Amino acid sequence: MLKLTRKVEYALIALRHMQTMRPGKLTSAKEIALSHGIPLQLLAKTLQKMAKENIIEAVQGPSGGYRIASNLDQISLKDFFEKLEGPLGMMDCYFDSDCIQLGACNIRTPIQRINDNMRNMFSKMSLREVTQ
Amino acid sequence: MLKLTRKVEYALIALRHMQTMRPGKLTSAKEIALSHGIPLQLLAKTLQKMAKENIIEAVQGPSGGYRIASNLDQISLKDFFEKLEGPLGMMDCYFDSDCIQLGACNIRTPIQRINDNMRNMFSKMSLREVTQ
DNA sequence: TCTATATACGATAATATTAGTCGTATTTAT
DNA sequence: ATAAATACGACTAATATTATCGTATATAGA
Repeated sequence: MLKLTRKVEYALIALRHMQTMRPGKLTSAKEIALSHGIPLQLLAKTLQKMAKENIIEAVQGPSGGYRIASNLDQISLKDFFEKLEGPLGMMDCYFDSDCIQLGACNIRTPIQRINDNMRNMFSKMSLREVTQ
Repeated sequence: MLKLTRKVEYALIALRHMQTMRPGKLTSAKEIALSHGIPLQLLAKTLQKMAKENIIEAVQGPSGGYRIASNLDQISLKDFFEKLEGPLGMMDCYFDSDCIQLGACNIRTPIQRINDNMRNMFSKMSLREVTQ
């Protein structure tokens, strides 16, 4: 419950790895995968997602790779999570709403309170703050 | 990602239901299950767990049932989650520690920061605050 | 004391989610 | 050309969650 997924875990590992590089220098997925013992293909997908979301920049071809493309100060953890995994909510009520409960549901408000607090907290934490 | 489980969802529904009762009056698992269209057996287990954790009180036999047994002001959401589902953490690092990464892991600190913030936030929210 | 109705709980089945793999296409430095 | 890198859809495997089953125990009430 309330655990990060591997996708996010690998993304954080990759960002930390890239942060140790000389600014602007490229790092390949292979290099990160090998040095941290994580599955290349899966890491690659995560890197591609981050590239698509402009968190990092991808350069193709041999001697290509990835590098940090944005100011991590300006990306909140909430945005980061949502970019990687879609809306960050503790219950489905608000996203797909074919809930069986309909009128009988008495916890929409409680759930909303919890969600709001979660989102608020992760909005206030920046990606740099966490990865630095 | 970061979603509550049904166990917690059903627990909240049950607590809300009991809060509408006259104080001290018992409610059966069946009554709650029927009026909210949720699986009886699963709800029963959740109620049993809450009873074991002294959040609610169980009375056996026919005309038995459950009622709120504690001051919900004094139970934090963190305690509530952990009572129902064990330690509340976003990664396994700290609980089972047969992580493959060993020395290569570069995200223990980041994860810890995220966890600390989560735990801190849920420590500050009371169960009453959420269910009232 | 018998019966009906409630909680208690371990074991197992069904389902959903997450994690990981495979195959192939595309880009580009050498 | 070719080798090494990213890009990406489809598929499989593993794991976790959700739900059910079967049975035991407690007890109010006839």
